[in-house]
Amino acid sequence: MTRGSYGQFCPVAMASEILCTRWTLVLIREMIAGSTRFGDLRRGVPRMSPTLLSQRLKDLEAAGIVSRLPSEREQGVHEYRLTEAGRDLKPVIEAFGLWGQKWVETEATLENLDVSLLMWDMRRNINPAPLPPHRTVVQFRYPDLPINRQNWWLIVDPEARVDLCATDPGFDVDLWITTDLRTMTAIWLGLIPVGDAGSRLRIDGDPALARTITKWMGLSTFAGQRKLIG
Amino acid sequence: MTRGSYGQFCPVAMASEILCTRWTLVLIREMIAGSTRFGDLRRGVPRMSPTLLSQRLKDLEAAGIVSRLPSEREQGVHEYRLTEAGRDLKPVIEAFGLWGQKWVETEATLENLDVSLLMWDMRRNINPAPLPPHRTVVQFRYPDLPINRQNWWLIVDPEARVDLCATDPGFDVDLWITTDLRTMTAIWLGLIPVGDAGSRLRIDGDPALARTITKWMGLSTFAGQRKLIG
DNA sequence: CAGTATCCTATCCGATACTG
DNA sequence: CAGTATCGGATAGGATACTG
Repeated sequence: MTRGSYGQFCPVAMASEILCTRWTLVLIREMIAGSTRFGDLRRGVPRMSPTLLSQRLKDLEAAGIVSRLPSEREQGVHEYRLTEAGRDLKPVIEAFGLWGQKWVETEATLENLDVSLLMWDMRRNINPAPLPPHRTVVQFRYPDLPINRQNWWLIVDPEARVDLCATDPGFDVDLWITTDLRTMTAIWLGLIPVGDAGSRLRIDGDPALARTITKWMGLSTFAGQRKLIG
Repeated sequence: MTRGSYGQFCPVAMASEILCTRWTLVLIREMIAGSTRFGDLRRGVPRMSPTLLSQRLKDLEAAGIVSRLPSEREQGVHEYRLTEAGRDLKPVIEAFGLWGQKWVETEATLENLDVSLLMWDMRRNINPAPLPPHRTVVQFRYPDLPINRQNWWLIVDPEARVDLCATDPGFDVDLWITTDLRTMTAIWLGLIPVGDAGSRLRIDGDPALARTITKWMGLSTFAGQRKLIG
């Protein structure tokens, strides 16, 4: 019997059998964050191979955590949605996140920089409410990155839909944010307040947008749980 | 790169890297429940090989979750204690337990019967307060089990220390509880109230003890979170 | 885009025996 | 009792290519 059950009736052990396999909690986190399609899930969990992603989704479906439905809009495509049992995992994910934010070495965390993941996360947490009622375009510039990953555009359209582009969409830019990936990630995680980044973060463009940045640029759910770094 | 990091700065991913390996959460649950010595940990996680247990304890020490100290009482023996970071995992364990209790199939859970684990758990949760001020001995009898696992004695001494024996300690017995392992486990998990077990559970002996059984016989932390079974 | 199929190896882990 | 040493096998999962 290799790799069998823990053989314990304890609910912690039973839950661990289902949840504590590689990638599983990260995938569930991504679903709780709102991704429902295979491609979106891949984007949120890019280092997971498609084979394994497919496998895990099947496992989770068998466990009653995910349901797989044909998409209402597109042919031959499915959507993966959390069942009630899946949604009930939110406290589990939150407990992990809080603990991770509090106790995992900052340095270890900041070894995992990933601009695409970061921008994808930021896109999700933009708060359009404080923005003007017309289209707003914010360009992020990371001069320290390879050319094809340096520029990102966040676009909030008048209907408050948020879009992310890695290629110039051609719109006029309202605000430029120029920084390095490590600084931006640390800000996102709540390790550095935007205002404390000093010369590592430059903001140019519309002064009104710049002034309200902390209002519309949402940070990680777990920001603000831990002592700040210098 | 097989089995490397998730490559994500997300605190959930960082925490998962540390916690979501086989046996780890079950081991931590055992430590939170109070076990500190290698032997006690083995008893609480009996299907884990000593090699792997030793390995995991080292991993957890490296992660700052466990500290290994020479025992104050005994030579050449160590105690494994949770650090503050380790104690902070209690909410994580609780979230797992609550979810497991609510969503894992009862039948799956009850396939993992283990009398030694159950009695060890019960021992931990006996509440001596309502018991008389002299030694109390409760004998559990499981006629459905192999002969050498049928009988267990819980002994609460006048100083309120609780002891568990699998061989007759020779004391007069105050109360006999005769049942089958599945029923007793279901009761422990809160799936059946003691009073509803009917003929599957027989109590003999001191009527006062029998009457107050729900007062002194503690159940699983997670009992009472889920709909009962028939 | 949404997945599947195949292959292959690193690594994890279970079993067992052994030592201070 | 408290751990360590060794070994072999299973398997998970990474890489890559492919299909509707």
